[in-house]
Amino acid sequence: MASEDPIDAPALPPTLLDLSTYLLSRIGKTARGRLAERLAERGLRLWDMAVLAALADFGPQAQRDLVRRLGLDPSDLAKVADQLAAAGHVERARDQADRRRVSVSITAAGRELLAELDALARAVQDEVLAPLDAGERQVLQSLLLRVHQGAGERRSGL
Amino acid sequence: MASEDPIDAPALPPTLLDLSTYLLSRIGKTARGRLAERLAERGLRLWDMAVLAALADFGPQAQRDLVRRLGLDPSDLAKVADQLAAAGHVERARDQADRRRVSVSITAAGRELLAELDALARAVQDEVLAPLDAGERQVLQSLLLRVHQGAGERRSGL
DNA sequence: TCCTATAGTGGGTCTCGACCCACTAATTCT
DNA sequence: AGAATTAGTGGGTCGAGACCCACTATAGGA
Repeated sequence: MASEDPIDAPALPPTLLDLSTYLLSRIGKTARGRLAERLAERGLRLWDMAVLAALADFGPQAQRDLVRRLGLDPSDLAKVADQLAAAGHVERARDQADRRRVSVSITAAGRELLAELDALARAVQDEVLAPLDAGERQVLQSLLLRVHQGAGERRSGL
Repeated sequence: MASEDPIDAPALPPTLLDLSTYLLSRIGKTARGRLAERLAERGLRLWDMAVLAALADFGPQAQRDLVRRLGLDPSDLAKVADQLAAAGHVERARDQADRRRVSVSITAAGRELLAELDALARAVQDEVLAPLDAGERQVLQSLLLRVHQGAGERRSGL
């Protein structure tokens, strides 16, 4: 055969494109993937960023609280905290009031890192949302935020 | 300790909530998860639905074309097609023009199934987008569609 | 003091999706 | 005819993420 070039019609079925569910899932995956990719270049995962953000936003906390807040497995958090501590991005100290607890706090280096990661995430965002102008992005952001808050979150999240 | 009840502040870090990237990824995962969950109850996966939709929307095609259109691995498509054929939702026939090809077409039963799955997906959508009214959902859908189309899709998708 | 519950940790397992390789059958080019 | 190419298939691997269990240390109540 010779002339079957015009294949580049990766057009997806309208039946699917018409479902916000589908678009959300697909775009979400892209966003997640690209962000994870960038983080991986630095040897980090999404959870590392989430933990840093939680510490920066809410101050030092016991791992217990991070677990509840972020919805990840205690055992997994221990590992994340380990890595972050080893790299000097967080510090762990026994809580003097209740010595079972380990209070985790972000370090200056951790804050710096977080700032970089945030910038990185925004770069990814610019890529993904390229087709939208500033105003539209704003609208999207607020719609997503409402969806997120309203939704009865189920189980663990990213 | 006694009064630490008001834990239910699973409030996520604003630093993250402020990133559309993050919300997209998180909500997308929820949407995907719930849809997959429902499909699983019927022994189906997302790809099954995608294949059915492609066949319904674009008519009978060689597996080769489905592979290109949907961006999944040829080997994986073979398995999906197998299952769908076994269940009577699609039919496979050697293409008489080029007998290497297997032309896949959707059956009446397949169309019925697809209609059900579509309804199911919309039900999930209602759950996920609960906080938004009809107009807002419309806006969201069109923004997502533009993001999807504009985005230089990378690699395989869901 | 003994008993139960909680915080953290280490070391796994299980499932899924993406991917890859080897192989057959059919086709096309030379 | 012979060589090179393409469609489809079967049988895998690999990595990521969520999850689970057993165990230690500490705390609080009876």
